Amino acid sequence: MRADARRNRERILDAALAVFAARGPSAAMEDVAREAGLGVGTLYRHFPDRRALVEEIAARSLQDLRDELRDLRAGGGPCWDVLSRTVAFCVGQPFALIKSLAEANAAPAGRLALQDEVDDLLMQIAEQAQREGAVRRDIEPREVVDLLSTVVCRPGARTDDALTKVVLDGLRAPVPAPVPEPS
Amino acid sequence: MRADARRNRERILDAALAVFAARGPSAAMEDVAREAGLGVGTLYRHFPDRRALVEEIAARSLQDLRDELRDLRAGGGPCWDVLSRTVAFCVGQPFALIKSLAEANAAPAGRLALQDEVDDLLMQIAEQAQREGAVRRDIEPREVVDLLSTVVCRPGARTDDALTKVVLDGLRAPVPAPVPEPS
DNA sequence: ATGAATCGGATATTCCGGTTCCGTTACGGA
DNA sequence: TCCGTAACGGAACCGGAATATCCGATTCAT
Repeated sequence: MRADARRNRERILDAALAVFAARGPSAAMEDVAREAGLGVGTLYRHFPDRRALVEEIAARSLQDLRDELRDLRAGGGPCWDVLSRTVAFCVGQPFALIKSLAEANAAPAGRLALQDEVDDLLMQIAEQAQREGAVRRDIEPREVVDLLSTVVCRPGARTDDALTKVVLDGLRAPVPAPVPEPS
Repeated sequence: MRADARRNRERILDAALAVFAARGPSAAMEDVAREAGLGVGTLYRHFPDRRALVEEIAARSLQDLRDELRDLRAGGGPCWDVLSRTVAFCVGQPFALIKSLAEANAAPAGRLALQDEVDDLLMQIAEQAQREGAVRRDIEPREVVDLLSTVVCRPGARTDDALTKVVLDGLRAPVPAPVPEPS
């Protein structure tokens, strides 16, 4: 494979990640090409069709995520920190993409396995945080995961934005502060 | 106007609300017609084009919302209750629709005015809740509104689901509970 | 320098939903 | 009951948007 071809393949992948993350997995191929500074022809040389491109990106992202979650769990530390670092890592990842892919039609078996693996890891992290009292126990672990995924998949989510902060605080508070009387 | 025609007009509006809320404002007209148990022809008899239909729904929903918010504010009561009742009312309203409409192209002046009015009311409710100490003050009123609108616009949002609960608790907690040590 | 690999982007093609049209149905006043 | 007319249904038509192709132009590597 020629050097420029390899370079362009990477560029396409980067551009597609950005564009799909920003505009959803059905963004126009031409937009991806423009973002990469290439022609559509080049794009189709490297990936036979849109599905192939999306699939490659999804697989990469899931692998990154799986590896990161494994490390976080293996690293130990206070389970609350594991949870908030998980959130920090996930925010900004193109999950909305992966999620909408999951809903869409047939994914190859390899990716499904990855998705299950990631889901398991998240559930384990949530369960442990609850077991150790860092997260309130009046909601299901499944709900904790779903809720965090909602927070994290928002377009434009940031680690330090209001919703992220408020949700993390709400999760951590086993007994909410009493409602003060109007002053 | 014949009786069956009036009835069908209502059916279309109901169906469109349901379908647009579920699948976004670009759902197929044919789906709307099917949901209403009518043919597309009938649909076009009542509304000249999709825009007219969407516009009618948006205007109705916004009016309902504006009226409800006015009542809530006028009713007085502890401001926390006003806030949580606001959320309760808003959950399940087809806001995702209105919001995506707002982003989309040209709305008639009348609707824009309504949107501003609703936004003002929400801001007032948020500000008062903060002023009276029911909601933490370390985030901007604007952020409170945005955050609640995120919660409330989710597809499938419910008053008693995990995210709603957690966010309300997180908003109410001026000082989050300390992180417990692992047990 | 040469030719094989790669690129670019105009264009044919496909897809999908909006809108129209007109034959059929059924309401409601006489 | 009967008729005129408003209203309905949905097949067919239309247009735009996005996909994928194709081939002349360009660039790399020997």
